[in-house]
Amino acid sequence: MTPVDKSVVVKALKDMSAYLQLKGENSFKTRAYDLAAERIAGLTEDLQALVEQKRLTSLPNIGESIGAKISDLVLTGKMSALEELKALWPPRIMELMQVQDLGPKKAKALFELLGVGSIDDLEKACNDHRVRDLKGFGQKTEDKLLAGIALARRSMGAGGRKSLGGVEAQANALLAWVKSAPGVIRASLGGSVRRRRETVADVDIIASAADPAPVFEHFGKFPQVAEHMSSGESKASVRLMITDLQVDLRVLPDEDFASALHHFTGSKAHHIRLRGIANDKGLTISEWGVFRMGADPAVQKKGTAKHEGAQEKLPIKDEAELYALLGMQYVPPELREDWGEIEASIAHTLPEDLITADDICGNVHMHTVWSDGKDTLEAMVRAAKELGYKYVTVTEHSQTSNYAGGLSLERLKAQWGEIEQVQEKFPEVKLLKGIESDILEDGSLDYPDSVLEQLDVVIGSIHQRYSQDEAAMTKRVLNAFDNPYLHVWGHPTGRLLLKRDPAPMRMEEILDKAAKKGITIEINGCPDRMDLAAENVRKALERGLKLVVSTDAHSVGELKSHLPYAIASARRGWVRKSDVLNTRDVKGFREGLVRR
DNA sequence: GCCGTTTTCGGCCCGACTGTTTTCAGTCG
Repeated sequence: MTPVDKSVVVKALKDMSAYLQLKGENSFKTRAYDLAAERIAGLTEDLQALVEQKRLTSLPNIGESIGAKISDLVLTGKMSALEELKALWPPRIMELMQVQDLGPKKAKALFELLGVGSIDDLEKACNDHRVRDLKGFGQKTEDKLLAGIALARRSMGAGGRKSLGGVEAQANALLAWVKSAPGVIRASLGGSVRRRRETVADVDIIASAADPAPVFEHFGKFPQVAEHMSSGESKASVRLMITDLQVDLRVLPDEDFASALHHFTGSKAHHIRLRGIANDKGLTISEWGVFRMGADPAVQKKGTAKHEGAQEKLPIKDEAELYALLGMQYVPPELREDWGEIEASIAHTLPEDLITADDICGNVHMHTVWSDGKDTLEAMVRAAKELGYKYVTVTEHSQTSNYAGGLSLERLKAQWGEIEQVQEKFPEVKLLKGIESDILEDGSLDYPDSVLEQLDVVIGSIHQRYSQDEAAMTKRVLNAFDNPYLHVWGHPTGRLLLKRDPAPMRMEEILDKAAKKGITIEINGCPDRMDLAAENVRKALERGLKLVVSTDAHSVGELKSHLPYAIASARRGWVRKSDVLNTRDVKGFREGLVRR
């Protein structure tokens, strides 16, 4: 039997949670499934082995009941409990939960009272005005649902998420706009953009000002606002034109800025853990700050932090103070996912020297007009010099990628001549002769060994035949690692965010071999790739693998603009400066590439 | 459903906003 992929288990547990919510189960029970899903998603061990050795329940948040359901799925290919739940509802019922402002309670009511079982049904019911007369619904709800349906249809297929690279320019423009509003003291992006997740659902901006009203007014006048979605005393939401991006703005007094920024940076999972820890210490955390609970136990559980006078508010200057109050080490935003950072922070073992863009000394992986780049080699090197790089690796496409201007053997050798000429013009920047060689269908590289051995840097990447199955793809990569001249595994999974899934492959097995052979792993900063993803970066680090943080620049502009995305994936994968070869000088970099 | 040197039962993070209500339920993050 083919092993059940981890992602299938995660999906099944999330579905369990969703169907139980629909059924009206209590929220703590449904949350247990969500927690279990997150636990499996973050698993670095082999799931199949855990099941076979009956060690599932040794994992936090996985007990007898959920453990049995996971085993059921892994061993039989289906989760009976989930199938039984699904059978109670129309097959497309879950579509309804994609609609904004429509959750499990309303979905259940719509089905039971009107027989609505899909978005199409819902649209018809709204247009027939059958929804507005239901108890708890009204005309406004009906209108909102119709708008939500239109939005859901536009964003389906990608789960409604957008790539970080696709929203960041607009997000930063709006942040600058907010900073220019009257009376704004501080302002920052929050949410998954600040955590540098590769895809985001919306953008959060947090600002401080003595009087929020003029800030909200200015916010609403941003030229690209298509729709005002909501506004209150401390929050307003708009939807932007073109991207349909939703942006939430919170404006608070400056004394509450740090706790609000922390709150709206998330993640939800990180915060839930943190608040549990706070409660154990007699503290409570909200966006309004950290509070010491009143001595009277009757007071402790009543009221909100904002309004309960019996609680003492503890001043928080910045996020580091918040963690310090809990006896914890500061957790950088990129790490706040409950992927182990809570435990490490309590033990004060979080890496202190997470990589930053300033640590990068050499640009790895770039293309020029010799293949499919937009700029000449000279222009690229001049730009690299201006960015302060000490070396660049010149890595065009190889001959099989003829669609991308891949270099024939003759053109490759001709290019060496130009590299020497440009090197003379820019003695400050060491040019390393390289190639981004296709890893062909059988795992061989795209030039004879006699050519590869003359190159300083050989990156091997997959560019075609993504349709191979897991076994073939895994073998292809493993075979490539046997080539003694391969240094770097480039954009390892070949994914394109929201467009193409990662190629199917047995990542653990591949990384094991990479470690044995001394292969370096690329973290590719092309914002459509961000490949390798953080969870696999951590697996690489666990095996002691070295990394390069690369731009895959196809133009002068991308030498600079792509680096932050590679850094984002690296930091989210807990990568330290010392793990990355291109933080070293050119000598150290080349020594690091040497194969074992 | 999970969890446990204050508990094997009784907790489980917290608040804003909206629309439908006349004190609150649902949704969202």
